[in-house]
Amino acid sequence: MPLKDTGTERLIKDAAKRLLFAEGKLYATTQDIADAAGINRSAVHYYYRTRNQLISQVFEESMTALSLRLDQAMLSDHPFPKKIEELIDIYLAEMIAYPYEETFMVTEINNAGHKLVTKIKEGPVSSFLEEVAREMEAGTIDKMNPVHFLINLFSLLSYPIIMAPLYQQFFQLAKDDFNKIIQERRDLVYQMIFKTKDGKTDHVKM
Amino acid sequence: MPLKDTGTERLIKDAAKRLLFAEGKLYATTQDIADAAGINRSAVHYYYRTRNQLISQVFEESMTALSLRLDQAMLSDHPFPKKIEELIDIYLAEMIAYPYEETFMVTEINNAGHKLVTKIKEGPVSSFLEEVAREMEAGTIDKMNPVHFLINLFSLLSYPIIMAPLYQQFFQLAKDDFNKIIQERRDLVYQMIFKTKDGKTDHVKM
DNA sequence: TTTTTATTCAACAAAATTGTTTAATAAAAA
DNA sequence: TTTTTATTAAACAATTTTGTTGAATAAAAA
Repeated sequence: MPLKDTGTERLIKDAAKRLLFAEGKLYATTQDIADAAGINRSAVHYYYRTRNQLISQVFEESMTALSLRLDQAMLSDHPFPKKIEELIDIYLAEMIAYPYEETFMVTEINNAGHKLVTKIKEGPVSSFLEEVAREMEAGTIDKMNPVHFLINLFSLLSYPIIMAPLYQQFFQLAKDDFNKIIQERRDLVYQMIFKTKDGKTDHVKM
Repeated sequence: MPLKDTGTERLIKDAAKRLLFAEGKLYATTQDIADAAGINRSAVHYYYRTRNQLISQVFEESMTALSLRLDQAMLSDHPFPKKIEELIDIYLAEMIAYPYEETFMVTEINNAGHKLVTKIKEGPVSSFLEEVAREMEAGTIDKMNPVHFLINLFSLLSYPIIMAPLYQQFFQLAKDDFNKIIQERRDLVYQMIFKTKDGKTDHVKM
């Protein structure tokens, strides 16, 4: 524990996040992290003692932050379409900034066996699922298990960004062209989500 | 190079695949792989000399195989809905068997900087994109950039499987319940893909 | 200025991982 | 059975990574 937070502690954690979440360097060593933070490797150990503790903190912090952001969006009192719009924007911004955050989480769970149960609140998700169910009753969106609705939403937003290096090759697109595709998805996903079987799509256009 | 393929060579590669793609142990050491294959670590080196060569072969082989399977599905001469059905089944089976294959590919690209350009054939993808475009003209599916259509398809299928450990927690579901959700997606994704804005969904039901 | 706190430096020990080698043994083929 | 081939065992060197320590500086606070 440092006696005072002079910012270096954060610097280290942010550098780790950048390497892991933004650059996808999931094996980053303490040296890598120190370099990325522009500090001495000793400092990493000084502040976090072990690599494991640093990684764990990054893991927990991100999990909590992500959870919180989503909860916030899900609990806002805006009308449903607006709320979805917010959810999309929040999620998209996060994924573009940190495409490998979720990948990291999953691999950490698979490798280190982190527990994250405690970090997830019951409330927001289940109450949002109920709201989704009500919207389905109202006919705004197609009827299905609300869990599928949310999975669809996140899938359509996250996956292409995570797999960008793969699909860029797959579709033989230049980096810029692929980025343009990603940008287009904000509206496209919104449309898809609100496209009902009976053709009513008369909602607030984004 | 072994003088003869007695099966051990494959055994090693398969064990590596299992660890990397099925269990998500993306950092598996030569020892881990040897253990998983039930053989001596020396054998790993005997057959592949270095870890890197083994990993590279696994990478290339999977890339080629995946590419081939998809090409095959995309080039079949079945009618479009049937073709999509095949594509879904192929993709879903692959993802369920090897949820982390794509994750591995991407992290390898980000870390080792593998080139895979040469592995992807021009033909099948672009001709399939054209077919998708024709179907859009015909009104079977919604009009959009065909690239988006394919990205949507793969996103909806892959992402929930890749992120299962995360979303299982997120939705507070038991493993079995979540698996049931995944199974439901085969039909659900099919429906979504063929759900047009004007409400015509009168295709072959799966 | 003195004292405390933050950071670096250098050196090192301990582990873990990789890769090589040589001999031993087991299995298969001739 | 002899010979080749496949596999293991054991020991080792090289490398990388981790983690510790204590002294040296630098910066900030008192």
